[in-house]
Amino acid sequence: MKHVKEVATLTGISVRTLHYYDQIGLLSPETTDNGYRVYTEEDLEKLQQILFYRALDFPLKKIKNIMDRPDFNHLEALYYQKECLQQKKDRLETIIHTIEHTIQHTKGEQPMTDKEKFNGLDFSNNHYEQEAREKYGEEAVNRSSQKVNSLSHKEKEALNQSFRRIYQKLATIRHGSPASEEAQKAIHEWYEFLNNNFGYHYTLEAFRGLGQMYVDDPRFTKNIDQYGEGLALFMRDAMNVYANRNN
Amino acid sequence: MKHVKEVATLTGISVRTLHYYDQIGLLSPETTDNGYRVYTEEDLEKLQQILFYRALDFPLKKIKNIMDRPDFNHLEALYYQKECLQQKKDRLETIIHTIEHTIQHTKGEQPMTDKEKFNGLDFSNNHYEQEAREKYGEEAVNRSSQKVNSLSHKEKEALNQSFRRIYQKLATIRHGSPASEEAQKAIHEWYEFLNNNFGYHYTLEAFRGLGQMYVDDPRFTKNIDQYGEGLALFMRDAMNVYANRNN
DNA sequence: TTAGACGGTAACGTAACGTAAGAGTCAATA
DNA sequence: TATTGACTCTTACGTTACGTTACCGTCTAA
Repeated sequence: MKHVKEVATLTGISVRTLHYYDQIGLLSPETTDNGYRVYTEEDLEKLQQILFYRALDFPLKKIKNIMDRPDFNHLEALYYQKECLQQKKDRLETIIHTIEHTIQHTKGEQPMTDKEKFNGLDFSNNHYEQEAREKYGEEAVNRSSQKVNSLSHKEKEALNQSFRRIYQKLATIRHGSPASEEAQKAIHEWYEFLNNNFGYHYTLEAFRGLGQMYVDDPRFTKNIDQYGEGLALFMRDAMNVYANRNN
Repeated sequence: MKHVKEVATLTGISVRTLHYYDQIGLLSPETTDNGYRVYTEEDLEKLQQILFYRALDFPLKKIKNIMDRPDFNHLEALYYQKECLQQKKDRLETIIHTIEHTIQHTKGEQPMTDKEKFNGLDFSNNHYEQEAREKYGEEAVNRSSQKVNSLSHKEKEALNQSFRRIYQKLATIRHGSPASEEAQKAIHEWYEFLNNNFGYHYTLEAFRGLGQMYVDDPRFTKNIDQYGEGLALFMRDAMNVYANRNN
């Protein structure tokens, strides 16, 4: 049971920050009768998690979302964080290389294109990719892939067929309106399919987010558009409408 | 000669950011008759520098201060930035270790103290480094940079030449004794130069402190040793002797 | 000549705290 | 017992580095 100051000096963050985290409900310790905050071991653990995420430049809101989820798993998170930090380290390495290259270039020893001059400095790329994934259900995706891996070959085949069937149906109608009855029926099927087969229930908001990811994450876009160009966009719109209507 | 959008896509930063950097005077390109910003190769180079500093989480004001200095040297900066990025990488490494340790601990395989739980997460480290610098000489530097900014390009050039001349002279004799007549004469020139050109009078004690900073602050060390390895150390000793003798 | 891509400024919004200000609490000490 | 100093609280305004929106001018290709 530690008071704010103690926690602050232990962790190197400010008292104000602890207050703030309490205020936004990110880390709300119990209080004693006199109103003083007291942090348990568990709170410290949670704070550690928060700081790991913050080291990855996650916005606090997202941290809160992640940690508020009922299926949040401490150990999983640690592994995930470690991997992300490795990636961040790699990015720094890239920047360092760019600097070295620039030094050579400045000394006149090496040519350098404009593009090369900004290698690794692009924040948006890496950021969005990770954010989109985490925000919109990476955990669900991970979980689902685990589940899928435990199936037999036959069962996998059946699942794949269902996937294809739904995608193909959507592809055939993708030039129409995403709000049409036809489209909404197909999307409903999609929603049911996801909820029934991967041990995870998508809320309508998560479903909407998933659709957004199809457009945001180029990997998903590419994947989906194999069934028909523009399908990812169409699905996002249709899923959006679906989420609105059934709300 | 590139327009904003082109620069934005090239570097991965937003148009708004470029506007903002112009607004605060951090990166102000020329404009055409219709008011459009056009970025030269030189501007791109400067932007690259800015992004390197930003990768180190330097606040923009400080970046501006650094780059506005009359003795700002592109190459020196690159070396410095590289070193800092290495340090940042090391800090990430420390955090990764902490996570690994925590994983062991969570699995019950290892004990872990509270302090260990927050290893590497302390931001203040980086802070101190920068703060120290402010304490020593940034004030004087600020004052000087204001003065310097009011000079013409030619005058700035002359100033830079003087800088280089003195440094080079000291570099040639840096293997001798810092108390030699030759060394003391050069240091005297240095002392006069500083006092005459930056609207700020160094007391002998401040001058001695300045010398110490050359050794204490890796930034200055790096900067100075560019003219010859060990020059910073030599200058500190010589400045120390100078302060003692003229006291 | 008109649409669409791109340019500009102005102005308000946001995130994550920093920084007082004013007041209560607690433990040690005079 | 009174005081002091370190600590606590809440409230509230300030700051940085942009994002976002609105509204308008410019340029180029069809």
